[in-house]
Amino acid sequence: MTLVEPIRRNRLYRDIVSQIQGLLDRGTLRPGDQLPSERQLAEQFAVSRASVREALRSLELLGVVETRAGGGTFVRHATPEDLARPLSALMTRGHTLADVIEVRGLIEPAIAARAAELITDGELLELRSILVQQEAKVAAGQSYAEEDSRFHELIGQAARNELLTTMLGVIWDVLRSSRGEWLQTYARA
Amino acid sequence: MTLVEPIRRNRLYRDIVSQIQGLLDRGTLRPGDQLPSERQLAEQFAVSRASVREALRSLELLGVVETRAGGGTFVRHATPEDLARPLSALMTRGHTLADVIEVRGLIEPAIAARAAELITDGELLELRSILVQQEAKVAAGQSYAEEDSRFHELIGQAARNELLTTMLGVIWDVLRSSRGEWLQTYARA
DNA sequence: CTTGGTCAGGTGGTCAGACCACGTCGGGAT
DNA sequence: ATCCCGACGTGGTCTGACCACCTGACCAAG
Repeated sequence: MTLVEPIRRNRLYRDIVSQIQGLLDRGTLRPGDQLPSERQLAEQFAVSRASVREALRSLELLGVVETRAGGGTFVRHATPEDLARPLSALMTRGHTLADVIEVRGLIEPAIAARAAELITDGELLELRSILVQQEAKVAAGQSYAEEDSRFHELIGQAARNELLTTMLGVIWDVLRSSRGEWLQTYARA
Repeated sequence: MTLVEPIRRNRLYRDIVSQIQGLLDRGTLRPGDQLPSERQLAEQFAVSRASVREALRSLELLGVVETRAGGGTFVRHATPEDLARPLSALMTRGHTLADVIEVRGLIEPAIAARAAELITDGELLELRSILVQQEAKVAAGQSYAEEDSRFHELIGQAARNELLTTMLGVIWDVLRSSRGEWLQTYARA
């Protein structure tokens, strides 16, 4: 039961971060744009350059912004991979494999269902061609990993939900690497 | 095909971050411990205090460390929420709200189902008591936000899958904040 | 005209030293 | 024993400076 709110002293760099993020959400700043120089920002925000820099470090860590020495600071284009890294950290740290597998059991069928609904004729054709190639490789005793990943990628594309697809990709990564650990741990016994 | 790799110059604060994280992994620094003061760190690393501070900002954002003005900087006990924070920041960018909502539609019922299966009698009792309190507050015209969050928390606990629960929490965060933006953007029209 | 070199201006990266506001803790005063 | 208060250490911020680097304009040689 909290009677009072803990007084959060505004740390300056926090304010700056949210103001800049505001510009981003509002579309005033768009991916690829160059931000004003640190000195200009410092002047506009009426703070020291050190505070601006701490704010920029935060934005950089969040993947919002990219800074090139001697060049400037730029708004990054968001990529699915940005989301994947923290997600994988979330899954590998302190969570049972069973939990991860359960989530997979949730997402995998959902993606398949969405894909089945939304897939186009063109994608369907490509899917068939991948399967044919894969069969050929199997028959020839070759590795078919490439076709496999292309297959999954296409399914994900057909499902039209990048977030879902990214999450499933992360789950596969986690499970694959953990299988590797298992083998490494117990195989030589 | 890239013939050469772009040379990435080491930024000092990066080095400092990884060195401190190394101390953490090696167990030299444990949760609850107080780090040396910024001035001491600056001297030991032979860098300026500004660089140390940028490193500490990064560690703070990663949830590794907590700093209290006038008090000191301390190693935090890791919580699932730490890993979730960067996730929610990323999810708001580059993904349609519809995608996020679709994922929620997937996870929410799954958690409810698992909770219904696994909930204990004790938890069930507590759930009832929360509902009673909530009704009372509703009748009295008071805010019932606290009961609401406690309710969801308990459901998550009953589902016995922390990963699922954490992910749902992230999604709620995203949706809540985006709703706030919507209101802020269109309410005054 | 193209190529290559030079140079100045702007940018981030880092530093040193200073002041402030705020916790902490111990030593009185009560 | 209790309470108050002030010194001390801490993070928070500012200032101004120097460096390394990128960029673009300019110019000379091919």
